[in-house]
Amino acid sequence: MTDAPVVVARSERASEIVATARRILEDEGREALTMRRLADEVGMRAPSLYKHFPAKRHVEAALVEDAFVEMGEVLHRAVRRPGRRGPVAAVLGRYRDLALTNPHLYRLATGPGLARDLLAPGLEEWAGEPFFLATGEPYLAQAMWAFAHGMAILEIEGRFPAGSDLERTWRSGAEAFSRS
Amino acid sequence: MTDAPVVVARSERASEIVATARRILEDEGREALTMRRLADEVGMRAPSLYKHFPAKRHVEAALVEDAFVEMGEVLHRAVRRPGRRGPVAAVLGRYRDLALTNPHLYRLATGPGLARDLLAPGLEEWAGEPFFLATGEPYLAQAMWAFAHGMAILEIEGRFPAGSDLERTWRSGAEAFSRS
DNA sequence: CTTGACCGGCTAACGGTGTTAGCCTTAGAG
DNA sequence: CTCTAAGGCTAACACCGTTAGCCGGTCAAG
Repeated sequence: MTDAPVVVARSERASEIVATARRILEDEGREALTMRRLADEVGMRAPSLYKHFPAKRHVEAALVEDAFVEMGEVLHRAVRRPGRRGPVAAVLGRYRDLALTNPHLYRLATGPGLARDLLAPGLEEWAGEPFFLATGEPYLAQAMWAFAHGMAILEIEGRFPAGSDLERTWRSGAEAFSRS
Repeated sequence: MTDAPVVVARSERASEIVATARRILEDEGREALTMRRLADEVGMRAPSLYKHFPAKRHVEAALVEDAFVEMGEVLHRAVRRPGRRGPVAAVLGRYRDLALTNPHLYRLATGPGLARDLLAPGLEEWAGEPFFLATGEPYLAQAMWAFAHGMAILEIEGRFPAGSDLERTWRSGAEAFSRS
């Protein structure tokens, strides 16, 4: 397992801001995360936030960096100790858990409007590496990644018909990518 | 093939507004589509738009309705005349074309913040029906849909490493879902 | 022919957003 | 002791979706 790319350190106050932002995001979603609201929760006025982050995009990028680090750690662990269902099922299972546990964070990390150029270089690739390790083949790995992301986002957005047995759909996909 | 669900008719002026909105969206993306900008392009002031649509969400919903109708038509045609690569590959190929041809519209139609309750009932399901027709099995169909959406959105957002042979990745997924 | 209603435009304005300019206090280094 | 930088603050800007209220034209009913 490659090491996680280095994420730039944050000052104490900056960490506090990021932690608060994460709480707001996870509790109430992306639209609730405004600079004024965030400042309020931290105990300052909105313009003062700019003493710590040059723009809102940078706060969001910090949140997403944390998300990718956590995701990378979990997935790398899953592929290292896959259990008896095999590495593909293990990675997919963990991926789903992560997305559904923090749906707003997942959406932020994968959705549009994110300034990906602000992320630590190589971070996203490192977090996705377990897909390659699980399949051992780059094209199938990318396809499997797309499947996982598609399932996660469709499930989060509630776009599957009510009553769908998504557990089984995930299994169906896992089999399709295991056999290939 | 089931018939496409009925989409409510639009007045002449409303059609003009929707057409203009679509042009702005496709040319410059979702953020460029503001009520003031849209009104300007149509030749009126922003508040006058509300004589034709009760809110911006309704304009977006109209755009997305059109998108789903077009997508449904294309995909149903693909599954009816699949060609020699088989129905799965045919549907996936068309799906990709549609998404990449109008990426901003695709994002709007599948992204967050869309008021899905404003869409013609059954429209989205009808547009997705070809996935079921291609696989003949509901779980695999959902998995294949997730794969297609994941690929499309990751490709649009530019999240695959530069130089990826995505053609081959699509094929890899099509094979995985054809053999099952 | 007149009257009244509605349709569809307009201006002004409200509360919200991210963000900037500029001021001021405080802590710590030289 | 003085200077500087850090980190707060208020006021304000431009833009956003949206609402209130006015007004001219069209057209049907009396």
